[in-house]
Amino acid sequence: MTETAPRARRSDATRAAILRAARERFAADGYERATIRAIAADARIDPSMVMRYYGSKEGLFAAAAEFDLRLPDLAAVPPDRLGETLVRHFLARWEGDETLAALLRAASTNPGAAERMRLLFADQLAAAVAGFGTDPATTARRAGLVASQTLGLAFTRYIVRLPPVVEMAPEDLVEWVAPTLQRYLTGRP
Amino acid sequence: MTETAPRARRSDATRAAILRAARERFAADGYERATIRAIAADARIDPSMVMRYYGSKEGLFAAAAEFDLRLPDLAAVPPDRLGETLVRHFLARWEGDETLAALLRAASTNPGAAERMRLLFADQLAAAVAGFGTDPATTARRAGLVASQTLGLAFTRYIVRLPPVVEMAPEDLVEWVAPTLQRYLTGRP
DNA sequence: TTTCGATGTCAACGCTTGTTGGCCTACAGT
DNA sequence: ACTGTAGGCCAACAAGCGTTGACATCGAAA
Repeated sequence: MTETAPRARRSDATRAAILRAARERFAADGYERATIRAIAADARIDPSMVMRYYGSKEGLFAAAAEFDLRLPDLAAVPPDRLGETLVRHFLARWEGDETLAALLRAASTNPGAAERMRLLFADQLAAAVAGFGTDPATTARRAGLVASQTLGLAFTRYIVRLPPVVEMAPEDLVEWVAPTLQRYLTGRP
Repeated sequence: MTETAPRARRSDATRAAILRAARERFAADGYERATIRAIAADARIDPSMVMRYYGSKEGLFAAAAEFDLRLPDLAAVPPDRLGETLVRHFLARWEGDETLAALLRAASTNPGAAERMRLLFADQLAAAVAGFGTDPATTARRAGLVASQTLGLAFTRYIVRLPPVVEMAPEDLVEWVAPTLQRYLTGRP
């Protein structure tokens, strides 16, 4: 049989440097202000290399915005701590990886990024919500409500940077927001 | 005394057409993709007129993003219906005027627009929250939490357009989101 | 009727953008 | 030692951008 994992190419370091610089720029500046030239400069290579490895700016963004929410299995969480678990997880995920911030910023202006955001929350979040056994007829709606509060928190804290939201400690945020998600997940209309 | 209200200029119709087109474009495309040329074409005038009347693209945006939330006096609202009142008001305001959508989209990528968003919520929302007599030490934080849910709702419904959030009827949204805001406003940590 | 400022058009500027193709260089296989 | 190929750089392209200044036209005041 042929080797399934292609052996490391000499250019892998460059590819990774480009991707890292791209995520930083997309997260800080959004899709249109993050120029290929600036990204290439950050990665200390020529702009044409970006084209060679990722085809186009859109291709680069698609690669840079690849993301897995790594949501925990909600069926294994005590039913009354679903909200708390989710907020904690999201906060940790946002703070530790700027990919989500890049995606969020870009989703405001770039149709492709918005589509990606929809897929991310439709596939991963809705799937996780469906996983703990609620009425299938309401899961999509519950997931949407959770998304509205979650993305709103990210938007005000990491994008617009509203001072009171930025200054709140993660634990305080958990305390306030967890009951909201809990009700969206398990409450009745 | 001199006349305080300058009499209508002949160009007022043009100015208004530019502003209307600008709001549409900024709301639909964001700051950088909304070009002066496209706005001028929508308003059926020459791009140079935009410069003459608004100085620069930034000046045009500043004029187009002028906005008053028109928040009601919360002191006159029954204390147990604060959340409901706010959601209803916000939904009506979002749906009726695309200025807020323009500001929201632009705030993701344009630093000036983000600053404007901060001012809007610091001045108008925090002021309204302070107006119904809560502990002054917690008003900023409560307003921030309200902003996180409110902007998150707007972001998912009007910008990213997550299907489940788009499809929910305003009344259903009120029913779900009102208790959240109510707790952020009057609940204890 | 003349005049003059306000209103509007036209063509061009300098700059930045994504993208392309040619060329040089280094290294792995023979 | 030779050669082919992958990695990398350079210079340039066409297109689009915000912005500018010169010129035409209209409408009201003199």
